Amino acid sequence: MARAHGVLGGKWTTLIFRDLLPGPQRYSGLMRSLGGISPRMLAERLDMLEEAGLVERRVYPTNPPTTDYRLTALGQGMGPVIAAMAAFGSSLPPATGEA
Amino acid sequence: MARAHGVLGGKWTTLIFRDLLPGPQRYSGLMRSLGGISPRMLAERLDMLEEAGLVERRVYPTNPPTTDYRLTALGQGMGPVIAAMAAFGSSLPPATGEA
DNA sequence: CGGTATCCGTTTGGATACTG
DNA sequence: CAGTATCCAAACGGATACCG
Repeated sequence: MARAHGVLGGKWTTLIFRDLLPGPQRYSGLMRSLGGISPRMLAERLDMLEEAGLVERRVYPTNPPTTDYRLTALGQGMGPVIAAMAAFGSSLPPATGEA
Repeated sequence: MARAHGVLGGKWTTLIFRDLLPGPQRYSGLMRSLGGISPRMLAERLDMLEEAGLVERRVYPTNPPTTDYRLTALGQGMGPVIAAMAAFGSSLPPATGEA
């Protein structure tokens, strides 16, 4: 088995979805909004999600070049999952509140 | 850091919820329905979920003693999350189908 | 800006054997 | 039946430095 879990595994994956759901984000934007992720982990997770067909990476030939990431149609399907997780998270007492 | 993620982390946790959602299950029943989990992991995850107040363990003084596990009211709140994940899972192509 | 490369600690998880 | 104990491998993840 290449990876132990599927696309929902890992500490950061759902947070990346949450941040991409409203619309495209740049790499540096994600770094900021995710708060504390290392560049290595962010690149690795984005790679994984792109290979899974859930996220699309676009490079613009501006100067300097810019990049952004957005959810594919398939990736948008995570919306209800994130919403349900957020609702569940708020239903928990503070001590266990981190889903 | 005691544990990196919260109650949704780990490969098996959501599967345990899925199997407990319909009603109480015995330890051996979970072993069977989870297919491939090791006894160590199952015990560890159940412990974690019990400490988080999402699962309740009941021991019956029969002979031999039996045990079962059920979701608490709090744990039932995972229902919509599991449902959303199942829906998302079915929307994925087979190759990426494991959520 | 958008990443890679390297190093290393921590956590997760599988296999197996064993026990009350 | 319902777990524990032990060992080990792999994945996850943080820090930091560096590059086109």
